[in-house]
Amino acid sequence: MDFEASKEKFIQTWGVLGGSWGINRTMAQIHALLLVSHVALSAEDIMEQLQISRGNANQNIRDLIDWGLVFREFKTGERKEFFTAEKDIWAVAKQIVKERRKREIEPVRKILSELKNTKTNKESDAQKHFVKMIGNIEDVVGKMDNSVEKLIKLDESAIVGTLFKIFK
Amino acid sequence: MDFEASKEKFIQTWGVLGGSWGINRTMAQIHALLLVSHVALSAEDIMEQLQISRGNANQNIRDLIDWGLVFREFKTGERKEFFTAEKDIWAVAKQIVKERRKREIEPVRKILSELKNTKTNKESDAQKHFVKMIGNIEDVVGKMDNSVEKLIKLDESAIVGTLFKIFK
DNA sequence: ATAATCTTTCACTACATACTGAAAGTATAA
DNA sequence: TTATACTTTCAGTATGTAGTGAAAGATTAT
Repeated sequence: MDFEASKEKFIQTWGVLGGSWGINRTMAQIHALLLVSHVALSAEDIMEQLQISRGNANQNIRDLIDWGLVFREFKTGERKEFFTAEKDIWAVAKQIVKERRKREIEPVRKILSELKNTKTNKESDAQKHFVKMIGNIEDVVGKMDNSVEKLIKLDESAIVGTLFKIFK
Repeated sequence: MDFEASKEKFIQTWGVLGGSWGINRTMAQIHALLLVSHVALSAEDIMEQLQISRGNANQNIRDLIDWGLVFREFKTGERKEFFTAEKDIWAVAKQIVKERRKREIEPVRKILSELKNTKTNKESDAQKHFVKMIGNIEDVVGKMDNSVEKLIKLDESAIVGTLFKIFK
């Protein structure tokens, strides 16, 4: 496989993976393109290389910036913006986990905690079971969430060290 | 909030969460309904309680069985099938991770490894950068995948113990 | 055999989400 | 201040995924 074909394949693969990780396909493709590019690219460059519209490029670049995965750059003498990707893959993974925790886990924990206030009939098997299940789920989700919270606070070398220690 | 309202809310919440975890909404709702039900339910029960069609119920129940999250049950004297959910939440989490690893991570690792065979021009900065990036990504993805693999081999008490040890 | 009960399939439809491109908005240069 | 270079917005459109319901398939009872 030659360079161009490999690059193309990588972009497509990263796109598919992103799709199943809460990052949409185009967003992940732009990120992939920037990851393997050794220089910053403009919106035009991205539109051309990925064959996407201006609106699409603009929206997804801004989403990537929101997620903390892409940064704006300016070149002296150039009017337009250029973009580069976060290239530390651990940082990328951490960032994604962090965002998803905020967007998904936190609201669920909030609701689970509300559900504990359900007025129940202590005589009903169905209701006793419900209360027990909600308790279990809250407990497990809470433990996972706490671990994740601590994990994303570690820096790269600490993550690798921690994973190594646990799973040696 | 009364019992019925709480149950409804839990099903909806679990459905939304599932949607962002590679499990579709209805699938997650059926799972939620079975989780909080203290008795096994039939397809009819599920259709009625979630207000969904027969085809939809059937398809998603079978997907849940494929994922190892729901089990078939038979009652003597009853012709139809009944269904129960895996109620150990750690087992549920492990099962989801296991499936997604198989469906998503493995194919990506395969492609990354292929991409290392890219014929490159050693003079080109762009190509040198590409090779380095692919190497980094493969390395990080590999380390994460290995950790995940080991995690899903642990049983419940070991998972809790491990998480506790790491993140105390 | 055939009737009754239940499960599975599948062509069609509905719905949510992503993408387009032209127009409006903004900032710098002449 | 007008022109130029760029960025953002948004209404309309396309696309993919999920859901429907009727019909076909299977299994057990009569």
